[in-house]
Amino acid sequence: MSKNTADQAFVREHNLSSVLRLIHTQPPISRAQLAVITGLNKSTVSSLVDELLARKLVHETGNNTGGAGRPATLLEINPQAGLIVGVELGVDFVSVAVTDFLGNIIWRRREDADPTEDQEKMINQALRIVKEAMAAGEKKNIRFLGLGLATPGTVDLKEGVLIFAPNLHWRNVPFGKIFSEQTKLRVFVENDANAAAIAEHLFGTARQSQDFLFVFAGVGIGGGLFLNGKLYRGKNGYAGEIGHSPIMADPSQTVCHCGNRGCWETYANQYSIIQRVQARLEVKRTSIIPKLIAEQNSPITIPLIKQAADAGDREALDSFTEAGHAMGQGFAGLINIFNPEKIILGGPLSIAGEYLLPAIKETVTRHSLPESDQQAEVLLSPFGPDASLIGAIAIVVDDVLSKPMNIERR
Amino acid sequence: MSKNTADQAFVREHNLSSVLRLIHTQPPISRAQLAVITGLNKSTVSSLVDELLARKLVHETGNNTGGAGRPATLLEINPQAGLIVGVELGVDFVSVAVTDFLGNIIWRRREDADPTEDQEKMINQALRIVKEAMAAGEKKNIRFLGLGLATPGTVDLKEGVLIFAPNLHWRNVPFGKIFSEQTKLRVFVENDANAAAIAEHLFGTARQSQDFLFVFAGVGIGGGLFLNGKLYRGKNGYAGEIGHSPIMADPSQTVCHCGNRGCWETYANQYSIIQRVQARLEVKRTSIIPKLIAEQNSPITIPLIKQAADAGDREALDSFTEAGHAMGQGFAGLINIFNPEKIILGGPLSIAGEYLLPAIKETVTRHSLPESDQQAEVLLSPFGPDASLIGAIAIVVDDVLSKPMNIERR
DNA sequence: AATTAGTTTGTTGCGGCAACATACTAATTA
DNA sequence: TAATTAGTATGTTGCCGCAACAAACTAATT
Repeated sequence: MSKNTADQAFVREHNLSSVLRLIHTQPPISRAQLAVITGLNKSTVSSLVDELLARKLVHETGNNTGGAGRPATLLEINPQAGLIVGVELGVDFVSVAVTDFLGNIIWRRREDADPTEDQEKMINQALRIVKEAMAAGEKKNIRFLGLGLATPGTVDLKEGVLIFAPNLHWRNVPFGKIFSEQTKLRVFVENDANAAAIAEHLFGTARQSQDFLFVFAGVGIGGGLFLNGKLYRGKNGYAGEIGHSPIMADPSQTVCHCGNRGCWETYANQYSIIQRVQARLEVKRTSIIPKLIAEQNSPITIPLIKQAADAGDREALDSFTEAGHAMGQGFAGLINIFNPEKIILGGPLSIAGEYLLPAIKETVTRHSLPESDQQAEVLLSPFGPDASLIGAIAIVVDDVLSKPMNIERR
Repeated sequence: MSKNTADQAFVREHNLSSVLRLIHTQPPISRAQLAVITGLNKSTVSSLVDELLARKLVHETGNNTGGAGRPATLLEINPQAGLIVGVELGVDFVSVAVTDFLGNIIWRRREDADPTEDQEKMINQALRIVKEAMAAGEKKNIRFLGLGLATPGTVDLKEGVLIFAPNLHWRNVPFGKIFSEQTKLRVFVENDANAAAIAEHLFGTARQSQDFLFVFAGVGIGGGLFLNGKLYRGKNGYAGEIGHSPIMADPSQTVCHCGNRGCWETYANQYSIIQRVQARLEVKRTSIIPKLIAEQNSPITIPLIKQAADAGDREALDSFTEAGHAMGQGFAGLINIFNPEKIILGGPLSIAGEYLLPAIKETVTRHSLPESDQQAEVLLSPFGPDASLIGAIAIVVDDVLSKPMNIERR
């Protein structure tokens, strides 16, 4: 049975996690404040804090003097609690980072990968970088808390298996087994958009939010759904395919790679913006974009269009605004369905966030239901294109915060 | 603080609830089987069962002989555990039912209500029927476990206040206070679509499902989102407005009452079907619908169109099929977003479910993403137009199953 | 400067309680 | 009678709550 019952160990674990999360969210904080906030007895809090101290997950950091009475001993997360390795597998790159327990990056590297090469080669490339990363980390002489891996596709969390990634054409890859054998670390595998959502919850703009959506915009549009204080994955991990709402059934529209017509993402993904620009360039010749293309000997890309927009190019700016409106329509639908606190835009397209966001917000306001308390904040991810890499770190941190008992005393 | 910590009382409550829910879901069942399924110790299960017996929530029911060894004493829910009053407030009717703890209806009545009358009058009408219902129930000489009320609009669950119901033009109605003062019962207030979803989870077609959607189709299209094993309500209770996905922004389309154009519900609600029929009648004259209208001296309604469909009327059948395809497009989008186990169609429109469902399923298959394990079952609610009334009962039952300690021993 | 009162923090020891382990009794089949 | 399975009784473990207490400070007064 899937552990649906509770016992004393559960109580201890749960309260330990509550206290640790509070120290993580509101540092520095005293035992007395923890007792007030949690409703636990002072003595219980002391005992729990001792447990966390013994595991070196938190440490005492000076006294809070000022008011009357005995000064409080303040607690905060111990960044030296351990190191974490994060791996992001993209369609055409591998990114690896090492951070401390607070998510501060200590080492990182990103390498291009050839998606036409076979699977084993790309995995070996990732393993090689990870080993370098660990060698760099080991100099610090701190234990490793685990390795997180973010990948496109659906994932079996428990087994650490990538079930299916359409973009990579991969099926049933046992990342958990492979990486734990090679690194001897605890390995956590998660979908990239979900990982990014957890990053926002732990380190980003959704630290207090129970209900928010992370929209991952790039080649397609995917989503991480954070609902009722946890990730929602659906029956078998496919939840969050928000880009394929097929309602726009107008048959004159572009055919989506999913085989249907009128999918939201065909109006608001990377390629749609490039198309908009191309269409405009055929008519108008005042744009600086052709010059940039020639100078950089590059095809039209989002970074290039952004560069043009930065320089005030009208065609670039208008293309982003158009795409922003299309994106906003999808956002408005999501707001009506989910009534979230926030929607956070991330992924490759978010590098143009400053140009997309005003149009998105305008359309959202126009299209979502009018009740004022129903409005959701629309935000840009602070992690930009690194959201999933930070997410890979975050899933390890989150596991430690959830189950501090798993970390050994020493 | 919102009780984020656990103690021994929590453990007891939680395990008691687990055991009770198992007896509810898989009756009849023995203590030994409960111990195996829950993983709890046999002696613990015995103690928990004693607690439930003392509260008369379950009872022993014969022995399971057959195999070797001592025969098991089987347990099941005690229908006589108590009576429940359910109230559904519709836009133009009030429905009240009394059931036993298993949801078997003992008494029921439905009265039309005049939505143009003022609020107080409608509430008094409801209270009058509730008092009759309770008088009928009291003859049984069993305690009442509580009263559930399902209403359109958003609800503050804790306070039992209807925050806002656009269809009724009501704001801030303290149903909880009013009904508990008048009946001396514990009162639970819930949104109608959410209540219906809980009914499906407890009594209907979603008994085993952790992730499913209830689609309430009538004047509009609303949804109850059951995710991660519980209802999802969003930031402030507005979640589930699935009918207003504004993606179909084609400006030639009908303006939705929400002020936008192209909302899903304008293509698939009651009125859209009536419109389809009207448009067809202007062209074709072979339909029997005009005859039915004349005979019954009634405007075109869904029941009337269904009557025509039952008689094989082509225009009626084709109208339902068309609407079913529109509905299916929305379903497909929901399946992509939520990856649910099931989508259940209920509400007034579901009386025509047999004609809508084939078209819905066809469109769903065509429009949702192809992975086979991503498919969701599309089902008709077994409660038809009574889904929310049963839901009002279900929210009380669910509370008892969640917190059996609240029910007194005797 | 010394003293006293008052306040807040954190610890200690004890009691209550829930689940668990173990050893038992009960009721049946072979 | 032996084997098997169901359920009960007893004692143990471990967690939290409670209340008293020690510690460390500020503030006011002498």
